[in-house]
Amino acid sequence: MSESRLRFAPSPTGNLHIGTLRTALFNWIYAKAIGATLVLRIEDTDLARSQAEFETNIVQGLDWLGLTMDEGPFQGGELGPYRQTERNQLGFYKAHADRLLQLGHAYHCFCTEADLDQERAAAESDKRPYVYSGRCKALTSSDVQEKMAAQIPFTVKFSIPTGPAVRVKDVIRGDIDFDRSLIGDFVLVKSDQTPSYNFAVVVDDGMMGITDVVRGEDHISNTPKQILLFEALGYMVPKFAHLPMILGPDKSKLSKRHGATGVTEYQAQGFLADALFNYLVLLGWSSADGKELMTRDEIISRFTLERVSKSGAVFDVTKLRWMNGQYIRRQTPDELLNHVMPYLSDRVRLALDALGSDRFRSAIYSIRDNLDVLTDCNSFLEVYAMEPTSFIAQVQAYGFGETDRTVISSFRAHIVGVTDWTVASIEAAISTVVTETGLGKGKVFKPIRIATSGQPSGPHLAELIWILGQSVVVQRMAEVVGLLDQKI
RNA sequence: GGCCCUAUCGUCUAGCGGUUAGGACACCUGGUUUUCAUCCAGGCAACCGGAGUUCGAUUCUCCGUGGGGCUACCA
Repeated sequence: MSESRLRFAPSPTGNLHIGTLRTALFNWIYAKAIGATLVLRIEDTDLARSQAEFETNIVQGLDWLGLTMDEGPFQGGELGPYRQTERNQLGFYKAHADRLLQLGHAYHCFCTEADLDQERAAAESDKRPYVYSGRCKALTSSDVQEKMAAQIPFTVKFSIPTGPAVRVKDVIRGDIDFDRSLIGDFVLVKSDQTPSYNFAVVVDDGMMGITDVVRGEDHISNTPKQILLFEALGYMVPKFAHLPMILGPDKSKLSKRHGATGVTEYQAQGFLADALFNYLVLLGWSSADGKELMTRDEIISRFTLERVSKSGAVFDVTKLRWMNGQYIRRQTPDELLNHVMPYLSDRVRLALDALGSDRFRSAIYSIRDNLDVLTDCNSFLEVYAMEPTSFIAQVQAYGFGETDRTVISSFRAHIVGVTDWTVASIEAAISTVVTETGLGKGKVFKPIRIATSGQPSGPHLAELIWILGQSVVVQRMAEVVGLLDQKI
């Protein structure tokens, strides 16, 4: 039994994003791979930007992908609550801040934004790197009392202890050293008395017993600050693994301006959760045996952080679409039916309903090779939903020749007489037409396809005819023959 | 600007001193198929540059260059 504990800690300041989802995915897979407990923690300390609806969107997205959490705001757990605003109300951060204050690792800072801007500007004009001067550290306790009595807004800042470079031991990247003189005292508690990100993260990871932190590369430079805090607070420092970024086509960090980045959008476009899952794990990780199409279990059993790559990966929708098509083709008829159902237009849905449930399912299964995304289903299902008038128009638009006429009358004669309406007997009828007319297959199939479905391409012909149904086909053949007779 | 990460086909990647630098997507060609698609076969295509280390560097080191991230009382 492993004691490992991982966490996924999104902030509800926007809808679930592909990049965030990928972090969740890697945490989930790694947790499964090592038998760790996975915690969902909502980092909503940014009161201005956090919204409940975003939290809902995130949770639903995780749920869609099947990224189950072991502990979290909805599943509960011993070490909750799992929202930082709630934890703040319980005074967790205050208690930790007080402790640091007492230990002399933190101090009250009354600098205003203008003060800080001035320091920054001065540093810039001197061409030296900006770090907060730490001037408020010099304040005596009576100074502090005085200012607090005067209601001057303040923050609590962490006093960076002196010492050698801070070493981040990254599982993926190796050791990274940071010069602590460049870090500068930073805010622990904001003037509204809510914790800053770096503080809340450490308090929570410490309290929740997090042993492994797997997150995006954009957090590397936060890590030394957090390590110092873990140490000051007396918590065990977790292991760190920083995942490479997911990039847009222009290679910059994937963001809204790259178009569809919301997980909900991919769902709406008809991507399968399993396909997205599979595609995403391949962005920054590869299996040792080179296998790409893998089930979740296959991924979990092959997964190691050592095989995570270090450089950013461009999100390539084309390959995602291909992979989605692969997953679609592996579905059983019933699975495909269930997945396609929500994407059917009312018109197509109605037309298919008229076929009965058996042929409904077959109709959908018949177009599986054409689908990359589920939203494409309606256009391919159009053959089954053609209106009588547009059918006639299609037939008329096709210039039937003399041999076509022969083929159609022959086919009509055979199809009328079919007593057991099966794909096999339809195929037999078509072969009979081929031998009877002495024409090549191409000369036979094409006119039959047009005359039965009104379209030059579509599903396998006999299957298509079977799904259309004998009465419809017979009726259409009569219509087509009638049309051809008129022409002459 | 400072700090940090990073660098193999267009894209995702394998490689962990000696390989004809492999695979996947995309693309091109051919085959199968009644058509589109699927499927199968083949093809095109890459080690950022310069110094080192070494008998030998895609691989190790350093310096450039490119790309990215962070530099907030955002997370």
